[in-house]
Amino acid sequence: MAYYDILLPVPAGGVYTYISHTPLSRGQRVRVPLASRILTGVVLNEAKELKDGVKYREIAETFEDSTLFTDQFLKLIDAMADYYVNPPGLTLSGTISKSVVESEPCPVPVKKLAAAENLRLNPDQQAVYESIAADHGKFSVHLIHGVTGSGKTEIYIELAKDAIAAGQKVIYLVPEISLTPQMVERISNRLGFEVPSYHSRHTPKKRKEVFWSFAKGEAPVLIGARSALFVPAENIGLIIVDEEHEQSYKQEEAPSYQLRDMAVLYGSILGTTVVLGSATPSLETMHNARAGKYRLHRLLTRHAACMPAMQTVDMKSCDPIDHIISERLYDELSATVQRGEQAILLINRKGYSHTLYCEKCGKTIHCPNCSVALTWYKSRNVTKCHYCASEYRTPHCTHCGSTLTRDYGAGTERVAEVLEQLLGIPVLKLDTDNVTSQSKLSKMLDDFRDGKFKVLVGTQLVAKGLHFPNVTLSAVLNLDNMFSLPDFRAHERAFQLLVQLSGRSGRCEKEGKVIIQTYSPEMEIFDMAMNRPDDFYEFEMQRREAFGYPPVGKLCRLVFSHSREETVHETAQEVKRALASMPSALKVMGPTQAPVYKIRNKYRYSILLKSPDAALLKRAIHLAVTSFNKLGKTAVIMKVDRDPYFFM
DNA sequence: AGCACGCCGACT
DNA sequence: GTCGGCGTGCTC
Repeated sequence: MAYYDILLPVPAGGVYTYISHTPLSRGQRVRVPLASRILTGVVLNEAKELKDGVKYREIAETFEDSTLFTDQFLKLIDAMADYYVNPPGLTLSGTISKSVVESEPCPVPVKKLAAAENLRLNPDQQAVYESIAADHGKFSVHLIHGVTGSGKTEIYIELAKDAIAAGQKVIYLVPEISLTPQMVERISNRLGFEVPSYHSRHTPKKRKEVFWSFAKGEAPVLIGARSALFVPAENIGLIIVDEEHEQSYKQEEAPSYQLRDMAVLYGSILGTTVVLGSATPSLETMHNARAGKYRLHRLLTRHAACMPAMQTVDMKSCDPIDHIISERLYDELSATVQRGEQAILLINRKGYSHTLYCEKCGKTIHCPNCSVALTWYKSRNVTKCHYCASEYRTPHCTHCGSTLTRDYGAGTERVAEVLEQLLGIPVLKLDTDNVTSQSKLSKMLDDFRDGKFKVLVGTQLVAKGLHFPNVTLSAVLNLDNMFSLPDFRAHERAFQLLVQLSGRSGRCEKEGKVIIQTYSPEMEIFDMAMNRPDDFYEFEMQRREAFGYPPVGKLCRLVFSHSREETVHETAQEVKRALASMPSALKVMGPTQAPVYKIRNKYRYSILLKSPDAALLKRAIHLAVTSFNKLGKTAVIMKVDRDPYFFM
């Protein structure tokens, strides 16, 4: 008989000790009783010490299969919990889904494809490939900074082939797997077998099959979004993070984490190669590359076509059609369509309009549960809250009940409507609200590729990695509103968006054009995106240094929420008071009402911690967490968001 | 997270 | 008089 520490997916704490009559090994799955339920957990180790006054219970059941979780995987969970100052139980439950952990092994055989396509790397690609391959078998992080179309994927594939040949497994991370069925197909063809992909839009059965095929089966490669990093497997030899700058790698829901950073952390635990790739690397990653922590490789040539011509249109000095589309853009659009080519238009707003207001009382129409304006979807005649997802039939005023409403500003629906009238052709709309399923999205993208639509209007989704050979015009209708968000990364995001968008047009033989409509064409960011992208890093770093923002300083955001406003405010104040004992180098800002100060009827206050170094920040977070726990206000939630990306 | 325990308002 | 609201606290 022995005692074992078991990690359970419970948000508070997570490590409990149980009695076992048979010897257990680290990483094994077990079923144990906790209070009145039975949970599946992971064996960590034999208990080092026993506590007085605890009546230990017995393990209920062990699983037939051998160890699932590797030692390194458990070390990753531990290191994540430590870095983000979250309980390990929360970290575990936030990384592996319960249904998958509890499932019986069901790996499926790898489907071989017709002879793998072979492709020769060009000399630039070859040099980068060889340089990275030379580090194989030890921990090293590489950044491939390559313009769109420079062929980063081919390098990933060659590196993956080497790892497979050495009997190792490869994790290939992409930001939006749902957008990339074409990419999965392409990679599969190159590797000569069907590469399984792992993402939330799969059915539960499919998810389990993919999980087990990589964890215990013969699949040597797994492509997936965030969750793919957390499929435990023996002998992982390479981790690829494509489009490393993408903000969707940041998980917002507790336990929040930055997946790119976790990939690097995992690489250091595994002692393996991590490859990050982007045409527009994040400031954090560039900073690490400049500091010598990551090795920087540059790919500057675009093999198929030269970069498109980019230009701004000053919206102040023209009279845009319906306040949406400048003559200039309209002319380019119709010329593009007449040539039988295609265009992608980006508008930063979902739904029909920007804001709905009441004609009777003049107030903006808000969500009853959240402090945000409702978005009107004209096509379905509903208003919707983007925070709590509630929908209301027939727009009506939330203050006086009147159904007399007016709207202003344009969203994807309105832009599509205006364009359909102007051009007399159907326009394809793409945003996260009308893309409800994987198959629907695939069909929409296929329709566009086949030329059934000449014009695609969408939110930021459209700037991300889509590849359409016939697109020669892309345009941003308005992104000025990005700069008014409370977000120190606004410039970085705008720059990345513009450069990525320019990569969408004219990817093949045809010449491409990019048009940016703006009320502030004088802003330096436009000139940099258009003419001197290499200057952006220095430019932005100056601003970050001046304000002590990342990657120079380190941030942590504490978000408090509760149904009573005074309770949240008081709790946040108490935590702030506790932080007063920290050295003055640690800046404590707030508590202030969060920009969206109410979500689902919970009031929100936030404190921002800013520190010149990571160690001091961590001490401060620990102090905040312990003093918050001491308050014992379990109804108030404090979310710890280290290295925050969203400030709403 | 669940789930039980515990102390205050509108019902058979 | 009880049912049930959800605030609070614990689970090896």
